[in-house]
Order: sequence, then structure tokens, then C-alpha cells
Amino acid sequence: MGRGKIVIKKIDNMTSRQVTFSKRRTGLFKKAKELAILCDAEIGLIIFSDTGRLYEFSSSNMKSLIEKYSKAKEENHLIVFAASDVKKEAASLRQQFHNLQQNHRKMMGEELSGLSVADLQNLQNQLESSLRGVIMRKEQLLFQEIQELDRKGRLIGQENMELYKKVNLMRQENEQLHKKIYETRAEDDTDRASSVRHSFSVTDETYMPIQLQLSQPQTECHNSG
Amino acid sequence: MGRGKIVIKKIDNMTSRQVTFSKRRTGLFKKAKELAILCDAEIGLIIFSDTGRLYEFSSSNMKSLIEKYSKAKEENHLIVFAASDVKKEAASLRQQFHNLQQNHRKMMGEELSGLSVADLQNLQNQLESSLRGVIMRKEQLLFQEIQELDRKGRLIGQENMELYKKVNLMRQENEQLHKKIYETRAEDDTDRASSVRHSFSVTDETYMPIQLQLSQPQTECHNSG
DNA sequence: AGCTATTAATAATT
DNA sequence: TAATTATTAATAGCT
Repeated sequence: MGRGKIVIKKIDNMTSRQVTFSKRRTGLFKKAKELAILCDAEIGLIIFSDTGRLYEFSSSNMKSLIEKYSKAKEENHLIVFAASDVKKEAASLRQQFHNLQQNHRKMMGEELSGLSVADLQNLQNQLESSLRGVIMRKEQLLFQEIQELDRKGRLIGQENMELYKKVNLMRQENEQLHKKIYETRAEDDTDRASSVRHSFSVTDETYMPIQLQLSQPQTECHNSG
Repeated sequence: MGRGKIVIKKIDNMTSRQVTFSKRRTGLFKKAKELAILCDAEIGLIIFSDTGRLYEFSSSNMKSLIEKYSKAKEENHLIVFAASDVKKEAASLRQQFHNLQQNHRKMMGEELSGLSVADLQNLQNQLESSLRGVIMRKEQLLFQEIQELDRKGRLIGQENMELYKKVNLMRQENEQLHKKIYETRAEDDTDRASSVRHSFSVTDETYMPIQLQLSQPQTECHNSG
């Protein structure tokens, strides 16, 4: 449709490129308009020239068209359409955050200058109430820990008792065995037997006090022979 | 460019409208592409058919083109371009708000179940510190108020003293006037003069104690005669 | 910017 | 729906 056929590639000559751009742009806009009217279509056309100039055509309203487009694309949905909503939410959040921060600062004992005596009394009551709650919770935890330690201590104490009973039994068995050896070998070797017997002996008390220290490993009881 | 010339108005016949839409849409896209290539332009074309179907062409990327367009328009700038930024900010604010809220709840003595004894101790220290600050501030305010009341009370007391002095002076003046009348009228009318004299008299004490109650209006002092 | 020879698009038709 | 074609519209190269 011109004096000669052309190949579709970038026009090198800047002047003729700009001329062609002007002509074809006009033609494109015209065709877009015609299509919109003839076929009752909604059309948006955005053109940036190579120099960065913006040319646009919209059969209705470009902003609403872009919003409609973004909605239709679904992926961009949030990016464009919900922008104002997000902005509102952000503003609201900023406000909420600010309020909470003010409140929190007051609770931290900062920025009290604007408060009346009544306000301060309320704040004091709140803090005292919170403090009571925190102390109560802390004491509850500490009490639970003490109970747990006590329970473990008792268990270990019982285990100790059992072990002491065993040790006592073994000591008695040992003594009897020593007696047998003493009776069999007559009276010529008293010293050696006595020394051996002493090396296996434990303290005479069968009573073992229950101790609550958990850090003492059980093995220490066996080693103390 | 067809078998006959046409006028640019909406095509009534639905079938031929759809056919024309299809043909011209193809042609429009082709021309848009050609313009983009020939003149190195950035082009975006959005078409919604009358049935609501979306057709689009972009020489580069539609999203970035829309962003560029919005930037160029300036008015729409925030709507599209800053959308992602706003979303990020909103998310960040949500997070910050949540953190602060958690923190605040703990300070309010709520939701302490997740805290260790050490955490609780820290919280207790913070609350005690805040409480000290609040009480200190409250006492400061109360002290200031007391000082102010004291100052006002003293002023009113002084005023009272002045007034009492005046009253006493007037009483003396009164008495002297009564004496003059008594001397002039001889001794025949003592009772009447005495009653009149009594109606103008005030209490004998010239001493007036300074009172700090502000709620008592000054007029009451005068009435108590 | 305007002109026009020529190509490209497309309306009507099959 | 797709292809054909007569006709109009667009425009490349020129002035």
C-alpha cells in the first residue's frame, strides 16, 4: 500500500522512521476507533515512541480498562485492582500500629507527660494487675519446678534405699563367706583374711538419708566403697 | 477496502459484526506489530469484545508497559506502580503490628503461657520499672496540684485577712458613730440604739485562720456574721 | 505537509 | 468457518 513494497524491520533513517511512525500511528488509532465503534468493543491502545513520548487511545476510560484487564488476567489482579484497598489497609494499619505503639509506650512508662492523674491511676492499676498476673504465673512455674525436683529427688532417694539394702545383703553374705573361709583354714592366716574382708566392707549404717540434689549422679554411690 | 464502502457505526447483524471483529482485530494487531517493529515503538493493545472476551497484544511486556504508562500519567502513578510497594509495606506493618500486639498482650498480663521463668522475670522487671515511673509521675502531678492549691489558699487567706482588717475598722467606726448618736440623744432611747448596733456587728476576733479549702466560696466568710 | 502510485485491508459473497 | 475477490483504505516514496 505504497509506492513500493517494504519489509517489516526497523527503519534505519531516523527522519523517515519518524514520518512513518506519525502516519502509521494515525492509521492505527483510526482503525482502533473504527473497530471499537463497528463491533462495540472496548479498546485501549498505548504507544510509546522510540523517543519515549506517550500516545494513547481508549474507546472508554483507560484506567477502568486497565483495571478490567488486570481483573481478567487474574494474576495481576491484586497488583492493580486491589491497589487502593491495599493502600487503605496500609493506612489503617499504620494508624492502628501508631495507637498501639503509643499505648505500649505508656505501659513501658514512657511519654507520660500528656496524661492526667486519673489516666495515670488507670495505667498504674493496669500495670499492677499485669504485674500480679506475671508474678502469679512465675510463681506457678517455680512451684511446678520445685514439685518436679522434689518428685525426682524422692525417686532417687528410693532407688538409693534399694541399693543400700542390696549392699547390706551383700555385706552379710560376704561376712558369712568370710566366716566359712575362716573356719576352714583354721587360725594360721587371720591377718590376710581380715585385710581382704575389710576391703569389701561398707559403712555400717543401713540407713540412707534421702537427698534432693539431682546433680549427683547415681554412679557415685557405687564408687564410694 | 472492500466490495463496498461502509459507514462507521455499530454493525447491527451479530454474525457479521463478529466476522468483522475477527478480521479487523487481526488487522489491527498486525498493524500494531508492524508499527512497533518499523518505528521501534513500545505498544500495548487491549481489546475486549462485546461478549467480554479479552484479546491483547504487547510489543514488550504488558505489565511493565502499564506501569510505564501509569508513571507517565503521574495521576495513576500510585494506583499501579506503587501497588507492590504498598503491599510490601502492608505486609511489614501487619508483621510489626502483630509483634507489638504480642508484646503488648504480655505486658497486659495476657498470653503468658509460652514464657519461661526468665522471660517472666524480665517482664516483671519491666512492669515494675514502668510502674515506678507511672507512680512517680502521678505523685509529681499530685504534688504540683497540692502546691497550687496551697498557693491559692494562701492568697485567699491573705485576702481574708485584709477583709477582716477592713471589717474591724468599720466596726470601730460604727461604734464611734453609735457613741456619737448615744451622746446626742441622751439616755432615753438606749434599747433601740443597742439593737441597731448589734445588727451591724461582726465577731469580735480580728484573727482569721488561713484555710486551704478552695471549694468554699469567699462569700461564705462574709455571711457568717 | 500534501500527493499519488501502489500495496494492503477487508466487505460482500461463495 | 474459511476462501475468494472486487473494492476501498492505507501509506511509501516523492515533492
